[in-house]
Amino acid sequence: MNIFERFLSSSKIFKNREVLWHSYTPDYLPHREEQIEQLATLLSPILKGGNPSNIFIYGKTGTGKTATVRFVTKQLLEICKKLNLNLNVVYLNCEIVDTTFRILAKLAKALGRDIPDTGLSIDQVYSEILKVFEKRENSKVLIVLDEIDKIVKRAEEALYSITRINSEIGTAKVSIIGITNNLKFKESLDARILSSLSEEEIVFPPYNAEQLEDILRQRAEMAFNDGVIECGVIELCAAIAAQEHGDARKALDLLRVSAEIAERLCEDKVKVEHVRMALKKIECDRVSETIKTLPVHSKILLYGIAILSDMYEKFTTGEIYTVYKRLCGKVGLTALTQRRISDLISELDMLGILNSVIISKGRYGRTREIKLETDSKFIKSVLEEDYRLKDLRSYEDEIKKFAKLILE
DNA sequence: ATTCCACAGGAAGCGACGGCCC
DNA sequence: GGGCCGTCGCTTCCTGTGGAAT
Repeated sequence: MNIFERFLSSSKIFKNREVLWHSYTPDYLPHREEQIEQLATLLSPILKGGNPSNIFIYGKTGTGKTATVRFVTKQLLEICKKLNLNLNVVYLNCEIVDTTFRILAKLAKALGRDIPDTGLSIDQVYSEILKVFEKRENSKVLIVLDEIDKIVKRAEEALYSITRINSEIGTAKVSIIGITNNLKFKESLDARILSSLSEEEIVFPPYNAEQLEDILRQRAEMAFNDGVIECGVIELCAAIAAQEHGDARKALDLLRVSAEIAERLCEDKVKVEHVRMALKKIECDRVSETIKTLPVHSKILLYGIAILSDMYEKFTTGEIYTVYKRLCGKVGLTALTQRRISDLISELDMLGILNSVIISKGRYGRTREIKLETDSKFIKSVLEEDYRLKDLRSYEDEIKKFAKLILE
């Protein structure tokens, strides 16, 4: 038998797996009718040559914000084309495009200007943009700033610049759609920007378990062959995702990975147990993926944390720092300062690899109490894949003795 | 009520880097 | 090829702080 044949025959489960990717925008978004309607209404002035207000969109991850905006702007572009209106929609993900310069540069590029990645000053880029607007009298630009909370601190001036463009140009007009999953984001904004930015607001509530089930059913119908999903699978995926603040993305991932696991096990049905396996797998993949891409010093630091958590449940910044310094000596690297390590610990915390809480031990100071979130053996094994850290395993006992000495 | 530990975390600034400009 | 420019990772110096110990 040809070794590939089983792959051909094993597609008993999937009919079309693409519909489960999160980049896929379906033709119909269940339980978002209201938001689509609101957004369409707010944008409709464009059709008559008017100026839409700036719009602010709130909602946690996986509540369909991006999908809805993509869906509505796509339709808007289609109709503008028909009506011969000049509209540009610039979609920027602020996690990637995260500085004033990069935002303005992207904007200029989208308007057909050739802007180098570095070298120009912000002002130069800004005036390039203004030039484009002077030429194109009737064009409208819609800027979608996804995950706008990622840049607020570093690029408030970018938002300011954009809102300022309008006052400096004539008929052409820029509108902003800001998308954020940080509900507290508004408070941190400068009052001037806030007032011009959030003229209108749309809130995306999290999906509840039932709604998630609807979404999953809709996609499952397109993605799978009939009858391969056992009863309870969709319900479980929906329930798990509902617990995590109604994240549809998570629900879809869960369903997809469950099916992939079932497929790999050569089963012809997706079962509840596959969902449980998928849940574990997704978490492990996430952690190992983030660990692998960490810079060396973070890796060494994490290695130290893994060793310490074999011995103690929780420990402080200072304790880890001494262990970390020791480990640096072993691998022949100069240790970073404690200040930097403190930042690296925060980063690891935000990545969800460890858990840190600031506590006060009274007379004995104020520090962060650190706890590993994931299995230390798993973390160590991932870290040892790095050739620079391979040798650390052999020093483990020595480090443990050393740690014992300073911790007691 | 005061003291004082062991840090947190802000501010400033440095040097390297990549890449444009003329 | 020297002059800028923005960014990044990092250091140095600094002020701030919750609460047990005194």
